[in-house]
Parts: sequence; C-alpha cells; structure tokens
Amino acid sequence: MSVLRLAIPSPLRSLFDYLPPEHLAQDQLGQLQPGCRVLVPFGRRQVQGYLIEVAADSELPRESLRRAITILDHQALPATSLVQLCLWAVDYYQHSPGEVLSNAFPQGLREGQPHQPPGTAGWALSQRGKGLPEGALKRSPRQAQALALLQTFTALPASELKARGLSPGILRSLENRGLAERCVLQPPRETPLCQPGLALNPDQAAAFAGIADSFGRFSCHLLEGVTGSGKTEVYLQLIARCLERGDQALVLIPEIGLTPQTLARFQARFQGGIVVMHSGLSATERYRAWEAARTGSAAIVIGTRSAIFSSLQRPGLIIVDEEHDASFKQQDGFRYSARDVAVKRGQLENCTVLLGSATPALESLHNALQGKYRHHPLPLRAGSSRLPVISALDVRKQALQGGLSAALLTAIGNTLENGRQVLLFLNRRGYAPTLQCHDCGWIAQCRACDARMTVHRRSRRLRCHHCSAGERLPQRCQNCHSERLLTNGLGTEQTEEVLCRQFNRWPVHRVDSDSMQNRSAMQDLVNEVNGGEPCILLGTQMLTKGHHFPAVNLVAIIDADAMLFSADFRGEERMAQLLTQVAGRAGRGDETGTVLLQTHYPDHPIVQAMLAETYAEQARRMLSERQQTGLPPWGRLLLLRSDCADAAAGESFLSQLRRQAQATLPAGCRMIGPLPSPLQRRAGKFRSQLLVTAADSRSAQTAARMLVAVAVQLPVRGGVNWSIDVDPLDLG
DNA sequence: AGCACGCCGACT
DNA sequence: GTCGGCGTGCTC
Repeated sequence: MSVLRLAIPSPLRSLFDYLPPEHLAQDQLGQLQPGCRVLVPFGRRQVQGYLIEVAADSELPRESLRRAITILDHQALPATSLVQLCLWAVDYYQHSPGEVLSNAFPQGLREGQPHQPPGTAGWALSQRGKGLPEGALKRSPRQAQALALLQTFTALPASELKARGLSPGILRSLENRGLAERCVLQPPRETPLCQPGLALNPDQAAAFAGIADSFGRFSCHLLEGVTGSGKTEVYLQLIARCLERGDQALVLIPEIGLTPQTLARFQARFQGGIVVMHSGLSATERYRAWEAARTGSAAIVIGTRSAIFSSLQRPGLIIVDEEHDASFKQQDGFRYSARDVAVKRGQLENCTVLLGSATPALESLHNALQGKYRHHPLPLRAGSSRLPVISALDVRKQALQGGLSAALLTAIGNTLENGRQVLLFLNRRGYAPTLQCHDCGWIAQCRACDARMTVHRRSRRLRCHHCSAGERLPQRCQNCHSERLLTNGLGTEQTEEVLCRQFNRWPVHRVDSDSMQNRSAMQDLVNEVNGGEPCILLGTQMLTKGHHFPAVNLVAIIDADAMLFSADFRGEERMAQLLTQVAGRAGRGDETGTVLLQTHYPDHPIVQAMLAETYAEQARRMLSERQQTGLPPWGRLLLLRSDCADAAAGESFLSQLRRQAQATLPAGCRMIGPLPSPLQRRAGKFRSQLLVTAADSRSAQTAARMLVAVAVQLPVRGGVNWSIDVDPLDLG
C-alpha cells in the first residue's frame, strides 16, 4: 500500500507519511511528482505539505497514518531539479524540509491556494459569435464595437478591451447572448530586443569567450574584476548570448537597494522580458514574477538571495554579482548561502554559474586557484581611468574635529574648491556610541543587551543597535542626577555637524539607514550626486555597495582603526574588501583619485598591506595564512547556537550535546565550547555557542548530521532555542 | 511553528 | 467560584 511521504512546513526535521486521498486511482498516484503540494491534517490543523516521494509503505503502523485531504497540484510547479536542489539544501544545511521546500513557492502558493494557470483573463468570440454577420447588433452599438474588435483580433485581454472603453459589463452582455466567452490568454514568450554591446578590451573578451564556450553544461567561473573594469558589460554580453541560445539568465544581487540601478542598466540593453524578484514586491507582484520565471515567459530574472530558489523553465546562466557580499548568507532560520546554493544549482541544472566581484571571498578565490572554478581576472580599468592612490594619514597627537584631522579637512576643502566630490566612510551611525555622566561615570546601557545605547541627537533619543529598545535622551544621569552628561566616541551624525559647519557652501549628504528611511531616498540621492556638482557624501556600509559616483575624487576612511582589531578570523578579509570597495568609488573619471586612511597605527601590518598590496595580493597572502591554521576555506566550520532567557540552561544544553556527540564525531573534527557568544545577552536572551572545526567538507557534513541527530532527541527544557549554522560567516 | 492541555493567581 | 497566565508536549 503506497504512502505519500511529505515535507511539512514546521521546524520539525522529519518527513511525515500519509495515506493517499480517497478516490485517487493507482495510476494517478504513480504520476505524482516530488514537489506537488498536498493538503493534509497535521495535529489539529490543516496544512500544505510538499510531496517528497510516493513510498511503498511506511515505517509506522498503518493505523497511525492519517489520510491526505487533497492533492493541490497534479503536476509539480517547481522543476524536478529545483526540488532536488531543495533536498540537497535540507541535508547540507540540516534544516527542516518543509521550510526549505516552501522557499520554492511564492507567498501566494504557500497556504493551500489553488494555482492560477498562467495567463491573463480575456474575451473571445463563441461559436455563435463567430457566425454572426457583420453589422449585427445595430441596437447596441457598444456591444457591436466589442464584437467587431473580437472579430478582428480573435481574442483580447480584458484590460485591453477596457482601455478601449469597453467595460466588463458590455462583454458580459455579449456573454449572456452567447456571443462571447471568457478565455485565458497565454503570455507570449518575451524575447527581449537586445541593443549592441560595447567593445570589450582583451581581458573582457577573453573572459567572455571562456565563459560563453562553457554554455550548455555545468561549469563555475570567477570573474575577478577590479572596480571599473567592466564586469557588468561582460555579464550583459553573456546574457545576450544565453538568450540567443533560447535559455534564461538569473542574476543575483546583494540587496534590494541595488535593484533600480541594476534594472536600469539591464533595461537599457534588453527591452522586455526582465522580471525582478525581491522582498519589496507585493504578494501579487512576486507571484507574477515567479510564474514568469517558471513558465519561461521572462528571459531574465534579477533578484536578491531568495530568488535562487525560483524555478526556471530553461536555466542557462546564473550570475552572482558581488559574490563576496555577506547578504547572500541568510542570517536566521534557514541559514543558506545563495552563492553556494547557486553553484549546486548549476551542477543540478547543467548550466553555467558566474561569480563576479572586485574583492572575491577567499572561499571563491580558493576554489578558483584550486581549479574547481575557472578564473577570469580583469586587472585593468576600462577606459582611461586609473586606480586610486591609497595613503595613510597618521592622526596620532593630531587635533580631531568630528573625527577629522586638519590634513583631511584641508584635503576635503581643496577637492570641493576644484569642483569635485568627496566621499567619507564612517561605519557608525548615530551621534555617538556612548552617553556618560561626567560626575559619576555612569554609562547608558541597554536593559536587554550587553551593549551601550547609542546617542541619536537628531531624534533626541537613545537607541540600542542590537534590539528594538529606544528611549528619550535623558537630561540627567540616571545614577546621580547630574546634568553633566557627555557623549563619547563618534558617529555619522556628529561628523555631519562638523562638515556642515566647516563647508557650509556645499551640500553634505549623510547616507546611513537612519537618513535613508524610504526606498526612493537612496535613488534620489544617487541621481542628485551624479549631477556632478561638488558635495560631501558621508556614510556607513550603505555607501559602499554598488553605487557609482563618477565625480568623487577623494575618499577618506575616518576611523580605519575601528576595523583593525576584530576578534573574528574574517576581520582582515572583510576590512580589505570594504576598503577596496570604498576606494573603488574614487576616480572613475579621467583623474586619479585619492584615498586617505586616518589611523593611529600607520605601521600596523594590515594598514601597511592596504597601502602596499592590491586586493588580489592580500587575498592570496590571507589564504596561505588560513592554510596554516586550517580555517576556511581550507577547513570547514559549524556553529551550534543556543539562546535562552536562562543563561545556564542554554549552556548546559550545548554541554550535553557536546558530551553525547563527542564519541561519534568523524576524524578531523574538533569541538570548541560551549562558550558565551560575543555580546552574550541580546534582546533579553543569553546566547552561547558550540563551534565545530572540520578538516574538510565531507567530515563537516557528517558532523552536522550527527550533531543535529543528537540535538533533536535531547530534552529541551526551560525554553532553550537552538540552531545550527553550516559555514557560518560571523562567529558572533 | 501552532495548538492544545494543564495547573496556579486576581477578578466579575 | 471562573478567566487566563504561559510551561510542556505533540504533530505521520
């Protein structure tokens, strides 16, 4: 007796067996494909499960199986290869199959709703309508008009008829007379019109040829192109080639904010056939985009992380732009890396995967150097512009105003006087990171986290950057009631104040998540700045991602020291990527840009490396340092986290896990911890972690499976939450 | 994650 | 006397 083995959307990591619905013929049962949605009773509610397989029988006794209510899809909506991809991810990331599978569906298809077949509602003539002589219906001129139109075009979308002034009511009258009928019009497969590309330089041409040659089978490529080297042009021409072959291209970008500029660039080249997919879309828009990708009516799909799970009719090329970017790793729940999933997807769907970055992740560079990926360096800037000159600005003993030394202020003034723009990077928003009492030393702390409250002077509030806590800016010390409160440290609001005072003839734009509240704010700013008038841009990480400001000629890192002493083993890699990306914003025009690093440690080896080496050189050096320590990408990591209102309960859970898993762990694996996380208390919960280091990916996989197997059967008392992070990015 | 059951404090 | 607080147990 066959059973349906289903993934159920719940945190449970097991599959659930059900009896097929009643009245389902045996041959229908055989036709069911993995990925079909099935409505089933689950506990005391009804849920939508996903068919994984039709099994011969269950390990459970028959009488404990319940019967499925109905099969929602007789044909699976996602491609078989996509379901396989999800199952790979279930195993690799050790996450609940139901939650992973639901990523392959848009919101509108996750709760038992019927699938609307693709197409738009329209009207066509009925048999009787077709036979009607011309000039009929004299007494209903509007209906006659509609009839004439349908006679000319055979069928028209309802929206088109409405645009010509023929309301649904008129068509309904025709329907009632049996002359017209409703129909569903299939969207035409849009073949975008492609504008000719730009001429490629020899490096671009070589990369293009190497990648285009591999179309039609799995291969993975790393396009390592310095900022301004014309990676996007290579993408565009590869996509054009991919479309010529009749295939679709999927382009992943790090975040929503980059959609408008990416879309604009793509639309200038390809007219039609592009859909975007990100969390900013409404449910309907997302459904439509998903359906267009799935049925193949869209040729190009541009999306953020989650788009890697959308089904494609004819996948040909997957591009992961800025592949080093941390946003490709989901940081909670199903902690997948869209970049790594993309590579696996290429393998399963026999298509080309292209990772592009000016500052590749060491993981990707390692794979390229090991010959797993093909490596295509673009070491030269396109056109005449040259890479900026980087130098350190020793601020020891210097007077600082808003964190700015006299030398930097002079450089800013000169740049503005010369009619150019200035970009300043300070990775701390707010006015100051600390509020302190001058009389007793009291410091404003967050009640729910092990962190200080940040002073936001504009909004006259204290805010915790680790939880949602916020309060009015106190006028008095909460310990001794003194009014002598000081701010310590520096944030963008404070530097902005100084800049506005010093350079009041020029606009100062602060760019951080506080000043860029709505989605259009960033785009409006980019448009204004690209007008080219001299101005100062001051911002956090936000400013470093993707946006190009051709008129910027001076870039300064206000507090390079903040990045020097990171506890994380990836600190240096991240700093090198960030500084290289910021520096890349300078000097896109004809002039050579300048990059200044303000630091108290001009002789620090990392600072020296930033000045003396290119990113490519630094990355190779860091790679060999990682080899000494066996850290990724040479070895692999797993992180088991717990969070709990009771600090001891969380840690004891991880201790038990460690004790029970110790003996069975594969060779080459070591466990470290449990240890309190950095910033142990966050939003009122205490966080601990157990780190597992593995010599290679195979043993890491085995360890992940074993640890999860132990963890799920451990008693969970006192509200302990736990999760596993495979290939964690932050050990925090 | 839901959703129920179950056993202890302040109210119409 | 109840309404409801959230601890813990289960979901094929």
